[in-house]
Amino acid sequence: MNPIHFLDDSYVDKIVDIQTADFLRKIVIFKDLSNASMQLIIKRIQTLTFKKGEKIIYEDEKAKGVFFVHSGAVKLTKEDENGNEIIVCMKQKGDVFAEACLFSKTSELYPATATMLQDGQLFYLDKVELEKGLHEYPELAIQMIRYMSDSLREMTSTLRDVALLDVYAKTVKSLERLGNKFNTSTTRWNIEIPLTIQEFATVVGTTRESVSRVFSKLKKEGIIDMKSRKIIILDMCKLCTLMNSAY
Amino acid sequence: MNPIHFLDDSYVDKIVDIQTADFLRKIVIFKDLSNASMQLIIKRIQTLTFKKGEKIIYEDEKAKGVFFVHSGAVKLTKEDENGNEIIVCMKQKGDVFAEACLFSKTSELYPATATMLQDGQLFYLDKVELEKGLHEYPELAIQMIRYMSDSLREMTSTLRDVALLDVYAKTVKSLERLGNKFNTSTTRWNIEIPLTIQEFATVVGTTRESVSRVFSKLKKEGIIDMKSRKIIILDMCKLCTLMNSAY
DNA sequence: ATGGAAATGTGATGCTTCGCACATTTTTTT
DNA sequence: AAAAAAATGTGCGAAGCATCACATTTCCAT
Repeated sequence: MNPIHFLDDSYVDKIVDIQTADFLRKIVIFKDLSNASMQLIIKRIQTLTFKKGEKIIYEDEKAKGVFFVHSGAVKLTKEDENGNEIIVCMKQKGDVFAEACLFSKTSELYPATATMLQDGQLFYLDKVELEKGLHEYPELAIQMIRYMSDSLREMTSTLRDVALLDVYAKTVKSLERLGNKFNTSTTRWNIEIPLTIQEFATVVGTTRESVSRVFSKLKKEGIIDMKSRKIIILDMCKLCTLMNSAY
Repeated sequence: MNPIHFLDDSYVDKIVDIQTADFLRKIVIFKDLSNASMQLIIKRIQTLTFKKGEKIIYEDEKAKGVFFVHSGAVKLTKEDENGNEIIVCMKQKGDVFAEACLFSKTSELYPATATMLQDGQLFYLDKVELEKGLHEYPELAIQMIRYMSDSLREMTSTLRDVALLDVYAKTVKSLERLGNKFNTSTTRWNIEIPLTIQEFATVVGTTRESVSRVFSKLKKEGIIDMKSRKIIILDMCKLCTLMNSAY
């Protein structure tokens, strides 16, 4: 699975520029970009199609570029020396990842492994090209700073939860967080990406057995349910109550 | 402890501009800034003096500005509902903090509490002023992106360690990390900031008793020592060996 | 539609780590 | 320099969670 394959034309979907522009508008950091600036980025961007389970980049592999999620979902994971895995972050439509390799002097390597959680398309932009873009279009740099601010903020909260809470509380909190982030409608709070309990456990930083036990309880209380590998939050109110009380 | 006091002139040290410029060069993101750009930032920046233990900002307080560490050291902490604390990050000379509030649409609040670990001086810059600066000086925006990249990278590693490792491994790894970050010389690896075992435990995300037990072992083996609230790493090689072997 | 693979549920067991207690040491204050 | 406050070291018991085991269910490819 050589990362070089991105550069191979056979993997690149050729898409008309105008269409791509519309797609790019869905990426958070390009949203407000002027058309002129956009044109130059479009020229350099590649569209890549991935299947569920495919790996996009590997931790500690040399960082070549940055990715934007057009459709589907991606998990970013890190491993320790024993092969235990944790999901550091999950990305969906509009998100950017591998942005931590931009301008980095300390390390040229990707900090995490990226894997598709469901089929989807990504945009790929060479690191150097994006860096040029950031130099030339202040508006773009600002958007990137905004995006990174949010990422940092989110990650500090995750860190607190992982470090301080017990398995039950972490599970409930993760459910709430994912329910808010990955739902489609505003009235329902289902988690619209396929996530096995095994994977969910790596979000929480615990074992699948522990999560399974917590899920069993929550199912009994009618708070959540699972259908075809998707978690359904039946009662968000009750879920939040659990979190705030000392259960 | 009203944060408004930053705006009170009595707290502001008036420093000659030229002198400040020299100081600002020590802040990572200002390092390569042109003199012209620098002048405008200097006009807006305030110098604040703090004593060890003083709090600079509070988690969930309305975010007004960004801070730069000129001297001393700062810890950034978050709490859970039970009052348990974790040190999310530590900042020293040249670092920026509260940068996660820049351009943020999702939240206007500081994500963490900042406390001085030792006496020192900080620069304070109004959020809006810095945002203006980032718009006007692309070079500055680039530096900020670089800085945030590094922060993100560091934080994902921390998250992995906190989630996956046991107390012993986490302690050893934190020692190594802090030894690398907070030493002054290149030959010695002492941690040049006062850190009690109690505080160290909140870096690792565990209890002071657990850290105390690990430290006892490491002291017996002649790997570390403590002198007047500072951790001394006597044998960095041995420390790294511990980490890589399955101990 | 079906067989094989992957994921799940749940009990039993034991290891880690927490939390408490309290004696002791170190630091800070007056 | 003495007193007060804060931090530390360590034993012990309890709680929480990981690990193992294995039956069962669900999913996916053919």
